[in-house]
Amino acid sequence: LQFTHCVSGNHNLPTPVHKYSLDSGGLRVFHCLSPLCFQIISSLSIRGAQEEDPPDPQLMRLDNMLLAEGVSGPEKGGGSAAAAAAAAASGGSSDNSIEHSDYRAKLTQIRQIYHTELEKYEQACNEFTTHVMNLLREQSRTRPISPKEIERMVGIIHRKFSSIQMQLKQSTCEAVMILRSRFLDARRKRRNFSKQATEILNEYFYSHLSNPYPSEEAKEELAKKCSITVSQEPRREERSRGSDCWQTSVLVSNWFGNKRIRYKKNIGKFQEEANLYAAKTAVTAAHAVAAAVQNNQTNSPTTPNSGSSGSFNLPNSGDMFMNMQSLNGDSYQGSQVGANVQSQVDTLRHVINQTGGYSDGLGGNSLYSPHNLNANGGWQDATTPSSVTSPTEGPGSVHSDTSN
DNA sequence: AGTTATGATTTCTC
DNA sequence: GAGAAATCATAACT
Repeated sequence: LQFTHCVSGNHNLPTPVHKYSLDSGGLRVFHCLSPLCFQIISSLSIRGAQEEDPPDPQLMRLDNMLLAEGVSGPEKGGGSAAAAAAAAASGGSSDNSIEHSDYRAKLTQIRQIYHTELEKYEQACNEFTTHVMNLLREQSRTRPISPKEIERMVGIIHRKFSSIQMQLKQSTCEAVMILRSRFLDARRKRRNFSKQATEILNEYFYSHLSNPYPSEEAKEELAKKCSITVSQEPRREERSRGSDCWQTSVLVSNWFGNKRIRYKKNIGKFQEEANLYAAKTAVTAAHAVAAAVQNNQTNSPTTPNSGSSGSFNLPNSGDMFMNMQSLNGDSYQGSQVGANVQSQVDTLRHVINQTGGYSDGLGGNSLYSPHNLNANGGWQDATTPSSVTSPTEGPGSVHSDTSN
């Protein structure tokens, strides 16, 4: 029995090229009723006998896997675990649902081949058994043949065929594994997020630079906003654990994990990007801040000085700056200005810092320069308001650091 | 073809 | 269990 895989070429899926050929005289016995058959059979028996005992763990493993992958087991669609999982995973994403349907199609193909072959083998086994029985019956005219001998023969034949079946199962398993790795291993098929998605994530990242750790809800929200869909089926271990917590937000987590580490590693490299996104949200922030301040205070809240306003290249930057100063001053702490506004202020401060406008005006707060990375290289816990007000480390301490 | 960017996974630590 | 860091593997770019 040969069962090889053709996996060459780009789009060639593991199409098992199978060739059914029982050599070593096995099949020829069908047409041969001579006593030679006995020789052949006994030669089979030597190998067959030493093969397996009924509860073969290897076979069980194969059977389990085939069942789990939906190759064996219930005949049609719905019962197929893998197909169902693939269908579920494909969710709303249009592009990878194509892949998944392709995957399912290929799986069905493998399944069909498997069943066809299995049937063939079973049939062959039966026919062969019948032949041997007939043969034995014939022989019984010339020599005494005990029922035990017959039983033994049948056993040998069945064992031989089941070992062939095992090979078939093994090959099928391999084919499925290859198929899986081709279609479902996201590492192999990495897809970049859409530009829009990256934008949204970056926006969040840079406007929460003081604490870029989105909550679970925030992650889901972001995932939704980015219309990130599952680009990958949950890996088997995860599924079997029955965890339904494998969600799109994991992708967001990955993104933030990567972003944090890469940002921290080379702040310089991300400077430009940071400015860009900070500036992007600045306008919105300015409006929000202005609105908030206006709501809180009807008279003018400004402390007009700071000659640095001229260096801002943002519209209304002077006003923004003044408002910010007020907001970050002690007098405004504990006011109704909410956390969201605070984060927007963060953004504004960032822009200002990055545009070099912090020369003297900003009360010595370097909240955004080497950013909120503490001495250990970790992000400071900015959930505590104190980190906003306290003038911590000196400005520019790591600004020029692009070395590592 | 070589390089860089980036999403995912693995390993380790707390 | 979450996150950092290292690493892998592929997409995208030069």
